[in-house]
Amino acid sequence: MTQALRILQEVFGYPAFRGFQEEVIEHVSTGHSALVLMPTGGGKSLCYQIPALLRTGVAVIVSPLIALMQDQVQALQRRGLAAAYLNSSLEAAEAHRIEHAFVNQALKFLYVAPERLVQEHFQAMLQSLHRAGKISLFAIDESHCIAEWGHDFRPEYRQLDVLPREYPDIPRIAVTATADLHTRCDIQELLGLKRERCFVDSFDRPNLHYCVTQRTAPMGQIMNFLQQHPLDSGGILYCPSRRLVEAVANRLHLAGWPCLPYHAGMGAEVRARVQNRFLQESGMLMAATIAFGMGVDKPDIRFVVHLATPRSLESYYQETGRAGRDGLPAKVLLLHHPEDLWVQRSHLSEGNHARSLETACAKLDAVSHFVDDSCCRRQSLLKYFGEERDGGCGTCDVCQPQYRHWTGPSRRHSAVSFAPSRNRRTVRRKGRKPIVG
DNA sequence: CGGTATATCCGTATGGATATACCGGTGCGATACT
Repeated sequence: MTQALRILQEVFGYPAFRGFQEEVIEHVSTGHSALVLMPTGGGKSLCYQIPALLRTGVAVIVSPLIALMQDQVQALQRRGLAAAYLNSSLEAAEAHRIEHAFVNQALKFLYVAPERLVQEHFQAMLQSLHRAGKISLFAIDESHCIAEWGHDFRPEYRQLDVLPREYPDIPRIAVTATADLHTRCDIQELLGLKRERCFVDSFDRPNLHYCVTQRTAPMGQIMNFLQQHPLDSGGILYCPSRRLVEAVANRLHLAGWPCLPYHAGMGAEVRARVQNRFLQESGMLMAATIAFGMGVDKPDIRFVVHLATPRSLESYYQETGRAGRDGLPAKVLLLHHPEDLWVQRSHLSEGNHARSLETACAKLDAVSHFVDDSCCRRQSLLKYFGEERDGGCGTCDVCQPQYRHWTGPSRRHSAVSFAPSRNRRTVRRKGRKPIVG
């Protein structure tokens, strides 16, 4: 029995490796770098956690969210492993204690955000550990953030090129569940992985049933969908703006559906409470912006509805991917409207670099093609991620036209306006309700 | 792909013409404050 397998069984409690986990672990443990694409729930974390245990020193894991760091560290600590995170949620004294443990090699795992990693103070600690030969590896979790966020939203992601530059001998492993060819290239370039191995699992989620349909009367369509599809454990409604999250949650609430709103304007405490309710209670609907989702691991979400066209097939894949993690059938519905795409396009030109602008446009074009195409949705989606497959899937609205009845017969008008909000300030000043009910 | 509010201009009281900005969503960490 290999040492990796023993760790898998004795420390993590799994009987056997899945997919190419073992191959990745072997590759990284022997000091090589890699990009790993594996669907959610495929056991990505083990691909760097086991090598970290097999190698000397401490593993530094770059993670995008404090909540993710907390989950992962908690899970490792429960298994008796020396894991910690450094971030702004810690009190000064606690942060000091962890820094001390880190530089004295009393940790096996340290989780940080990219913003922390590139700080001078943190780099100084890393350099001293590096000189002592005590960094086991760098793992970049959710590494698609390099491409998705690095160009405008969280620029420190672009500074992760410090890893191949300053620590070229330390293995780097970038993992993600979602990356199109362009994103992969971007990650590989920044992290110096161009000549390293790339492990790619299939992106197919066979238990997800797809339907794309025109948004004609959104609230009516949603209500029809809800009536036809018992909530069971829970469902997510992705809305394009905070305003619509509130509007949709209110409307559904008034109509007797247990629907919670979630967006980043809500304040940390409320958000945590709402998220916990959704995760723990059964039969809750969540109306949310894209703020909701990363790290949300509820296995039995039975459907994900998009009330507007997303800005890329990557986001769409990621957001719909939150349904049906238990492997049982789940439905994903996209209410598409051509206007959505030009709204997206009009938001682009501001402040983006030419190259990322071009990329963003290409991604929008791919979405546009996906919604208009008369090809099997699954085939179309998989093709976007570089997977060719023959024949229809049998579980999308193209293969099964009756899926279009998910939203029932269309009604004439919706009380919730989906037009982009223009000058909300003015609307408020005039005393008109921002939410039409 | 368009509509609204605000700023500026004119030139000296008032308001009309014209230009411009704005219109989406994600979080980290540091700082300034109660």
